[in-house]
Parts: sequence; structure tokens; C-alpha cells
Amino acid sequence: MVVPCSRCPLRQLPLFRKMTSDEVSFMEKFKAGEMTVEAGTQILTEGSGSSQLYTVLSGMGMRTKQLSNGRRQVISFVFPGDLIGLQASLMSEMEHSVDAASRMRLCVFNRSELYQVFKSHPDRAFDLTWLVSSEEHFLGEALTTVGQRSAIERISWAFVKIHQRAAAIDLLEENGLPFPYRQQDLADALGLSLVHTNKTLAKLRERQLVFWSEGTLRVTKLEELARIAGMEIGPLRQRPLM
Amino acid sequence: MVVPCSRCPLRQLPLFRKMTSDEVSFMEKFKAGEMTVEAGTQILTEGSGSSQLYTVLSGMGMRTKQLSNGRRQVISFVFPGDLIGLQASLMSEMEHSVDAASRMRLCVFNRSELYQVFKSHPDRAFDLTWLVSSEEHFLGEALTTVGQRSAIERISWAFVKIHQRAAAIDLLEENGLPFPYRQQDLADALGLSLVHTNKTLAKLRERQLVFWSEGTLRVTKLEELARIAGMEIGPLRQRPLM
DNA sequence: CGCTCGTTTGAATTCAATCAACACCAGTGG
DNA sequence: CCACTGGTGTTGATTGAATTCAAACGAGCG
Repeated sequence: MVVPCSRCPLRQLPLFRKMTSDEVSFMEKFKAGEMTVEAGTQILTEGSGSSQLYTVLSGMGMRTKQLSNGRRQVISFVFPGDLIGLQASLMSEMEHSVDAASRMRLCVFNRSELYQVFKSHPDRAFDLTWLVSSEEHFLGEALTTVGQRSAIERISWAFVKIHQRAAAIDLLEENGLPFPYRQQDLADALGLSLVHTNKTLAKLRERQLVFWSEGTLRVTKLEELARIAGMEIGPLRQRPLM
Repeated sequence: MVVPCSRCPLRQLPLFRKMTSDEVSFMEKFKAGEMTVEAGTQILTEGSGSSQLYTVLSGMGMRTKQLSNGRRQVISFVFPGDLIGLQASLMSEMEHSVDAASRMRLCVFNRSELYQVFKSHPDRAFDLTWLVSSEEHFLGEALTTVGQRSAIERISWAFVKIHQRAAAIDLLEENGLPFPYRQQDLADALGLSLVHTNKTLAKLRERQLVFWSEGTLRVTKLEELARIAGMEIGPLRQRPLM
């Protein structure tokens, strides 16, 4: 059962820019359908082209990059509202993979129509560029975190980011937010070993700042975490939803 | 003395996509002038808006991000052909600074005309998006390097990248390429301490792989460096020049 | 019941950070 | 003219944060 873009629940959230009905109906035409994938599915594969773009409707995933020596970097966690696969459409192929960490529902767009967006809807093309730039911005922050912060600072930074984003897409329940990753995923995202990640998580738990178990993450003292990370906690910028 | 875009020496290089004379003359209109800055100048400042976009014509710089604890991440080194300041035009402000490491000549564009590009020249808008995406791609690689590689691997990776790019913009002289940075800059780019960077550089020098002194970098065994870094050495993708 | 997967904990090791000096050079000012 | 200073690079010694190694535990599953 496909939801029309105009009634997409994500679109109602204040995180996402209000669009004119004209813009929405254009996106509607651009939309090829919906798709559900199970946890563990590889949605996009590093090194291969893709004829599709996706907007995440629900569920979570991660972008990963494989090294030849077997190590792996988690580039970012993917949340509802994120656009994935654009890189393959712009360059000839993906330079990272995208894996589903939970069951995910995806909105599918045809890559072939991408140029139409640029040709006939410059404002939406601008939005696309904005989204890529926003992702670039995030990677700059992540690079700074991995390059300059200690283990406890990195993990605190990550949890603040995740909490903020989850709050903005209405994922906060009273007992926490769904966080369907393994400790290894977080370790690979932050450039830490699994063991050290585990021990650092234990420290945060002891200090009553964060509780993460059974796929649920509960952040109890956001400001304290931000203080540890040495970061500002501003409101999220409104973003376009494709 | 301002060079018309059509006779821009960068544009003749095979690294940059051939453009139609129509496209070039559009860029020409978009161009507001040229500008020269001395080494050490801050071209763009983190947290502040900018009414200008620049394409680097010559010289080198770096994007940096400041942490509140005094540490600093060098996000990337900036080379001729790179576009800087787009982020400030898309978001409301820069989220990193750009500093000149040597004297630089810059091609200046007015931010206010950016929307015109999207409106009237969708192919150039596409190029802009491509550039941002390419930068995002690079940051993903850098994140992977800092997150997963050892010190000697990181430095080797960086030198391979730098050598490739320098070669593509005709910066290779018989004695090496101009590399006007301090060891501290490289250290901050790779998430290493100055001392450890220095010692690792000494190792590479002993192994006769890289010689860097007095602002000149000479890479003698590119393949060996790439082998150490565990990376592929493919040809650079052709890129648009704004 | 045995098996796998993810988490947890302890111990040993190591890579890289920090601390501390010194060398070198270009300015700069007495 | 020369002592002094600040910036950059170099080197050795020490420390420490994080990795690696190893083992065990619990949950879910065929």
C-alpha cells in the first residue's frame, strides 16, 4: 500500500521544509513506488551502479566502506528522511554500501528522471544540492570527531547527534529510541575497537548518562553528553524531504 | 589582469571536463573578478556567512574546523580547480574555515547569482551538485582513513592522493611538487600528533619513498605508498571547473 | 542440546600521545 | 652587529589510551 507524498507522515514533521502542493505533486510523479527490505539487506553496493534513488520512510541503516585489509568504516547511520543512492546517480557508481540495520521502508525514485528535476524544477535541484552539502557537512564533523576526540568524547558526540535526529523525526518513546545496531557498528563508525567501545559504553552507563540495550537507546542527560563531547547543541536545520 | 574563462589555463587540462563555448561564456558572466591573497590569510571563516564563491586558480590552502578545546581538524587540502564557499551559499553559513597556505589566486563569483545557475543552466547546476558530491566522497575516504588506518598508512594515503591530484593539474616539476604546509597541518588532517607525524615521515624518508622539505614534496615510489596504504590507484575522474 | 551471535570482562601489549630538549632559521630590536 | 624571539622541524624518554588476545556468558535457534 503506497502512501501519496502529500500524505507522507514524515512530511508533516517540522524537521522537513514545507513544500507547495505543486512541488509535492512533482515529487509524486517522480516516485516509482515503495519497497521494504529486511534487516541485514544490502540496499546499495559499493562499486556498483544503481538505477534507483531512495528516501528512507522508516527503519534504520548505515553507509559503510570496506577496506582491502578487512577493516570497515561506518560512514554514517541512515535515518528516516535521508536520501540514499544519489552518489551513484551523480558519479557512475557508489563509493560506499548501504545496509539495512532493521527492516526499512523505502520510497523509490528512478535515477533516469533525475535530470528532469534539474531541468524543470530548479528549486528541487537546489534542494538536492543542499542535501548533498548537508551530508558533506556531517562528514566533516564526523572526521573532526574521529580525528580529534577521545573515545568517550566520540561516543558522547555520536549519541547527541543520534538523539537529536531521532527526536526530530518523532522516534522518542518514553523508554528511549529504536537503535538497531551492534556495538561493532558504533565502533566502526567512530574508529574504535569493539572492546574499547564496550568498556566506554559501560562508563557512560555507570555515570547514568546513556542506556543502550536490546535495540533501544535511552539518553538521560543530553547536555552532560554534549559537555563531554565539547559540542554545541543547536536546533536542527530544516531540511528538504525528497 | 583578469584572464577570461575561455583562456583559463586550468580549463585546458584533461582533468577538467570540456565545456561548450556557451557554457564557458555563461560562467564568464557569472564571474565577478579575481582576487589574490597572501599565505596565512583566512579566506572564509567558520560560522560566518559569505557573499562570495571562489574557484582556486593557483596556490594551495586548507579547510579547517576548530574544536572548543583548542584542537583543530584539517578537513582537506585545497588545490587549484577546487570550488570553495559553496556551503555558505547553500546553508546560511560556513561550517569550516578556509585558510591560504601559500599565496593564492582566486576566481570570484557572486553568491547572489547562484540561483540563476539553477534556474537557467541546469547542466551547470548538475555540475555544482556533482562537485559537492565529489567532496562528500572524498570526506568519506578521509574518514575511513582516519578511522581505520595506522599512522604510516594514513600518511601514505595522503601523499598518494596529493600526488595524483598535483599530477593532474600539472604541478609536478622534476624535483617534486609545491606543498606549502607545515607538518602540523598534515598531522591535524590525519588525526595524528605532530611528533608522531614527524617520526613517521622520517620512516618514509629512510625507506626512500617520500621526501618533503622546504615546501616541496617528492614522491618517488607511488605504487609502494599505495601498497602501504592498502588503496587502489585509479585515474582521477574528470571534473567540472566552475 | 549444541551452535552462533553479540556482549562483557580481564590481562597483556603496542601504537601513538605527551613531555622535554635542542637545532635551525628568519626577523627584529637594542 | 649580535642577542633575543618565535616558528618549524627533529630526536629521545616516558606515559597512556586504546588495541589485541583470550575467555566466558546469555539469548535465540535449529
